[in-house]
Amino acid sequence: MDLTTGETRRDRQRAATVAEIKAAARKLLVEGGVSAVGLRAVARELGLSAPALYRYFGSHEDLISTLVADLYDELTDFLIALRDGDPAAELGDKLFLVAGGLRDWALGHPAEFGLLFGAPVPNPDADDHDLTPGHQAAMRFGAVFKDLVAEVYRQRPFPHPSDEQLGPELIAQLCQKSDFFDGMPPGAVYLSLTYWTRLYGLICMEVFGQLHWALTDAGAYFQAQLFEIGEALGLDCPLPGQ
Amino acid sequence: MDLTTGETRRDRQRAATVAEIKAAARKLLVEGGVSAVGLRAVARELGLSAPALYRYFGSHEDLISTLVADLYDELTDFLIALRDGDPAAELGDKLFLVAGGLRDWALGHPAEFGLLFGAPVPNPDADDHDLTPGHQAAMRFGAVFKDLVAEVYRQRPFPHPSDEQLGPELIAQLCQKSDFFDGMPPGAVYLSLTYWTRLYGLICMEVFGQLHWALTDAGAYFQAQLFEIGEALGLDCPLPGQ
DNA sequence: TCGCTGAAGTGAACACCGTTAACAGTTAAC
DNA sequence: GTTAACTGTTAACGGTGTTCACTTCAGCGA
Repeated sequence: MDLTTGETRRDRQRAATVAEIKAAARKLLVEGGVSAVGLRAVARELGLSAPALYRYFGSHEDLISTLVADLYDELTDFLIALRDGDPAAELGDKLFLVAGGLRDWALGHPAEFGLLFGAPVPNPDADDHDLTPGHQAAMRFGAVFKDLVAEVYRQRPFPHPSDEQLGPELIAQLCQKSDFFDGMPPGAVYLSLTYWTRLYGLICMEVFGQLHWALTDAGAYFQAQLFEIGEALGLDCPLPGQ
Repeated sequence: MDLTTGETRRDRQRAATVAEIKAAARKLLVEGGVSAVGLRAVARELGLSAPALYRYFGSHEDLISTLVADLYDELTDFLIALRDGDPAAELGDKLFLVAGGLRDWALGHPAEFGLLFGAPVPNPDADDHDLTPGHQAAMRFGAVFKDLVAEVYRQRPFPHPSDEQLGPELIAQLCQKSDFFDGMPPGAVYLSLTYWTRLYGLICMEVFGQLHWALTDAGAYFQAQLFEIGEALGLDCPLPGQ
């Protein structure tokens, strides 16, 4: 049965068990935060003993890492679906759509967002060119925004700071990333970076409750900030007051 | 001896021990991150049994919380000293000075910064009007920036978005905080919030290594961003290119 | 100065954690 | 059909935060 693929019955069961483990880990993550997803708790969730999980994951950190990678992929797919949902939409609108989508996902999945973007252990290891699946997934996620901004610039180059305004040191660093940004000039790379920096900081602060002291509902503030950023990218924006 | 205060010899020794515990906790925090500051490790550091610490702190979480409060106070004092260091300095320059000071402190004390500003457990408790020492210390910290911006505005009101630009919903929320911001109009409160949001996000991203993929040394980028923010606050800024 | 009180510190113990080792049963492969 | 690999078990080790019963001793009032 199913001789087309080389996978045996055991392989299928194994894949199913791995999926079950991931699902249980995620359930615990959602219910109790990162600290709640422990090896014994996951095992308990599917009626296994803790050491059994070592047949599927090398360690507890391994489990968390693949969970991180999966969540990045899920978030990326969600954003891509949002971007490609209406092929006729303006590129600028897509930038707003995806930014709002990231915020919505973060607010709807605070525990997952906290695992992905919460303080990731200040690791002072110098040569940390992580090629871990998690890192790769994170790059794929970041590329959604990078590609979008680059495409916006290609379609209608937005005005950007001059080299003199930014200073030689910063320009040198930005030039190094120019090819990564489809050959955009350093000033445009700077604005792209600003877009990402502000968006990221904004969402982190809201999700992590760092804005509660000032705003009861940060939605309107988020829209206004997005409007500002879009303006900097030369986009004609939707009215901030809804 | 020392009858002026009501403190007995035992009280003094107790206070000394508490200070010793805090110092050991901080040392472990700096050396090994948050996870390294455990009850047994702290006790070991000063030749004590782990249960002995319960004479001084109600729990492990208690220890961490007071450590957080202490660090907030230390950071706040550092920023205040920076602000009041040159009484003849321009208010705008102080804003840059304090912002840069926060970044310097964060880069110089990554472990402490991570403990203070790292993802603080998405706590969905509704009425979480925390009056814990840590929360109060955090407010005192935030007040440094708030007061500075408010003073800048009082001295030379900066142009700010109009009510129509921000929309009624956001304006309503900002008006609620108007008295907290020394009676500043909502548009000015909005700009103050922007200043804080961008600064915070920027520093967090740099310290937590979220900028490594784009910039080898985020210092120049930080200066450029600070320049932008200062421009929005109507300040004549130092040249970004040093 | 004596005696009491309460604080400080101890070791043993509990329940939990991640992890390893030795072992048993089932399944796939030759 | 035999063998090897895979999947699961229990027992155990060292680690954690925490509680409890117990000792010791400094400091205070009488």
